[in-house]
Amino acid sequence: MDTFAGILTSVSYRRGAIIHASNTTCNSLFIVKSGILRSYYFKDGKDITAHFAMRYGMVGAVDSLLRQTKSRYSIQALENSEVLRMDYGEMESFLAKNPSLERLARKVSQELYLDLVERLEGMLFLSAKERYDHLLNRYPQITQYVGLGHIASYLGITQETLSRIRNST
Amino acid sequence: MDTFAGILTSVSYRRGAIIHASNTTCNSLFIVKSGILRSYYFKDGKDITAHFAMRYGMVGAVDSLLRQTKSRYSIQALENSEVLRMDYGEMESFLAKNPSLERLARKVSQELYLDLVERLEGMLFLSAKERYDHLLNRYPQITQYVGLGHIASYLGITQETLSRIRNST
DNA sequence: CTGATTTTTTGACATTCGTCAAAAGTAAAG
DNA sequence: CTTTACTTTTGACGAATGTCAAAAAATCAG
Repeated sequence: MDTFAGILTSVSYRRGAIIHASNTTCNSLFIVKSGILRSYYFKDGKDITAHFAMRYGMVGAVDSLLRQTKSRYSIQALENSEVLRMDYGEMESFLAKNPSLERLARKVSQELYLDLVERLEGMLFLSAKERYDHLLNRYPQITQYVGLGHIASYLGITQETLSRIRNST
Repeated sequence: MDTFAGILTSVSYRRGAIIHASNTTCNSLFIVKSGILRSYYFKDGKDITAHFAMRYGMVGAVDSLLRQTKSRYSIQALENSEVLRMDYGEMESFLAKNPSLERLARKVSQELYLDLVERLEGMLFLSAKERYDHLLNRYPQITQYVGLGHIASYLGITQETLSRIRNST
């Protein structure tokens, strides 16, 4: 964090604020200091949450960042949030000037990859309830801040199913 | 490929050969010149295919490579295959000597990430049949070389379901 | 507070896919 | 060939989750 301090900007967002709107290129990566952000997109008219980020978590419009295209994703603050913004272009030139940090950047990218592998395996082997329990385990307070619908779409189930899961304990 | 030629070794494997056995650390990354490899693991006693790699594709025991732990994954040749092996330790020191290549390595890692995002979305939104059609679309000849069971576990469905999907066109 | 809006819950029913068991088909070994 | 092992198909049934509709509960604005 300190190493990258020079290219990090502090920003505050209000609950509900749209930090990045889909269909535009997004050059920033966001690191959450406090609050909650989510990235989401629309699939057949439905709002699908792709990712949640809480304290020390990162979010970005991955497709746009990595391929420099317009993004399918939007990013939104679900609570009032303190966020560090890193411009991806600045990051690239910062890394170019400090090649020793490239290794770190790669390691981060690889860790994110392994996280995704885990999420994919969850989809392959776990029931809706088990996936929900895992999520609660990882983010115990998530239900206090995030609506049922957002959680359900993240887990790949309907709101109704999640409601039933929750009330059958 | 040429850039890394110095640390790539050509190897041949016979159909059915186990290239890497699970529960051991795997220091190699494999790039397929011809043939097919798969990585797989056991989940509740069932053989689950995690990944297929055909021409120019890569496989590795990702968990072991990236975290230097014993791997859950095994790697197997499904056909006689010509493979390039890259030792991960050599790769790391090669990159350390040629920091300008770190950027490339990071880009590769990021592309693999986006591939996984796509696969995850498949699990979230596509029916078993749609996932099968996507796979066929990407690897039209896969059915000629890979057994039904391996394909089914890769898609996250049972062999029986895949058999029905296939015979209902 | 109070009415309006949004979110969550509940119900009835449909669909997809899994499970278990057995039959049919294919490949491998003697 | 022919026997044996493995792979794929088929059938009957059940479980998990989706869909649509409406009721209940919570939240928000005035």
